[in-house]
Amino acid sequence: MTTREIILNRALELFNLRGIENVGIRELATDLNIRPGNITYYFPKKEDILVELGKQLSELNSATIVKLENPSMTDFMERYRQVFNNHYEYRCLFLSFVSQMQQNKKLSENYGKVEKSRLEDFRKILNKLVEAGYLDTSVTEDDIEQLVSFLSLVARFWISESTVSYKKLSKKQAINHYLNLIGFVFSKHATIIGKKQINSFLSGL
Amino acid sequence: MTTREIILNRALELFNLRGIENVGIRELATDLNIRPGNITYYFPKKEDILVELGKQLSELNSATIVKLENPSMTDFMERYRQVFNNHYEYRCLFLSFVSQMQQNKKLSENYGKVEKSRLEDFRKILNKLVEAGYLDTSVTEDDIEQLVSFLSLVARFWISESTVSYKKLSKKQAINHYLNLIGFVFSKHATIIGKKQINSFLSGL
DNA sequence: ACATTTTTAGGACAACGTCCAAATTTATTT
DNA sequence: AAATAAATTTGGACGTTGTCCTAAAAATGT
Repeated sequence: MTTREIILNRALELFNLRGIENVGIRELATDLNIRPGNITYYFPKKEDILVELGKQLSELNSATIVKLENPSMTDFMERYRQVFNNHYEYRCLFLSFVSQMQQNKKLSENYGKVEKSRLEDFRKILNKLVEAGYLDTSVTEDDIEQLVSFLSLVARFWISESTVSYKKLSKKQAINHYLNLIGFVFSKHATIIGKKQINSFLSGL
Repeated sequence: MTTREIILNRALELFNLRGIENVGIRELATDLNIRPGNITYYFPKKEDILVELGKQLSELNSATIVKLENPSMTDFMERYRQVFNNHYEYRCLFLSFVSQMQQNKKLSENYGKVEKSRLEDFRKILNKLVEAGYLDTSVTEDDIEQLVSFLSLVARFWISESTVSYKKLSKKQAINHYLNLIGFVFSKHATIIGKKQINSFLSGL
């Protein structure tokens, strides 16, 4: 492992553990038994570490969100379960979501691009779920926009809320909580078979 | 206006404008043409300013959320519109929600108490909406829990998301967006008359 | 008028992100 | 193998931050 990778790995660990703002370059350096200026050599600004971690998360999600030909309702839920797991591994980014997006221009740019295409993907998936008879045909384009809005809100902030309000919950419990919420909202727009898949997915958590 | 009040008012303005973390005690002092130590006299720690602002928001919300005997679906939506307006006036708190809750013990305590009773209120309101025939009788206690979960997620993070993703939207537009989302979710659990009220409320925005 | 309390001022401290020049190690070329 | 070049590491510096502390000033009460 290169020095650069060592720094990135340990930074992610410490950031997840104690928050990005609460872990200084000096502390990270001490922890790694190197000098602060050495970190600065690989990452001139602290921001640059987070840009890299953001890319890692993005790639991780790209790897899990493989495009399916004929997605089922189960596939859809399972996909979100995996995305949530990925998010958790990089939870420090979400816990400082707003401040990072405001301060870190590059991270913000990267996230903006990825998220845009990601939402587009989910829009398509939802349309396919309608075509395939998992979501009601009464679901309009406008409804799909609302569902996508809902999904993006949950995806962005579930970690923040669970950290603040559901501290006692384990990772799995927290993820299940928000999967249940998604299932709850979606089942109201699902067909009978769609509802069945949601319920069996949720009860299998 | 006392020095203390002057500090609080201007602090809220600057915090809303540029973010809590980006406005230092020295800058606030310079802006007010007083000395930093003077602010420290009234608020020994920066945190203490935010504790006070948190109380102000809490009182503002308590004033707008008057308990209704027979709430209609319209009342419910109107209530949220007002809460969102209040939130916007204190948006700095929500934009630094997680970090404040983690660092600011007192603010966290206060928020915890208020939010707990607030959620309890909304639980009761939803039950009343069922009784009064605005929400389906098929709505179970479990459904109400999910709806409350949904509401609290939106309430906590709508400002964060709109700041990051919907920068161009005006205050009113942003609020309308999330009211629409709430209406969208709730209309699926509403009776015919409930749906009517939601739709007429949303179209009147 | 004096004495006491409240308020203001201004300088100090450690920690932070960042920067830079020198020293050291590693790689490349002769 | 020696000399040169490049990459890496070091250690100290700068300005800014929140916080703290002591003394001066103003306001208040007796």
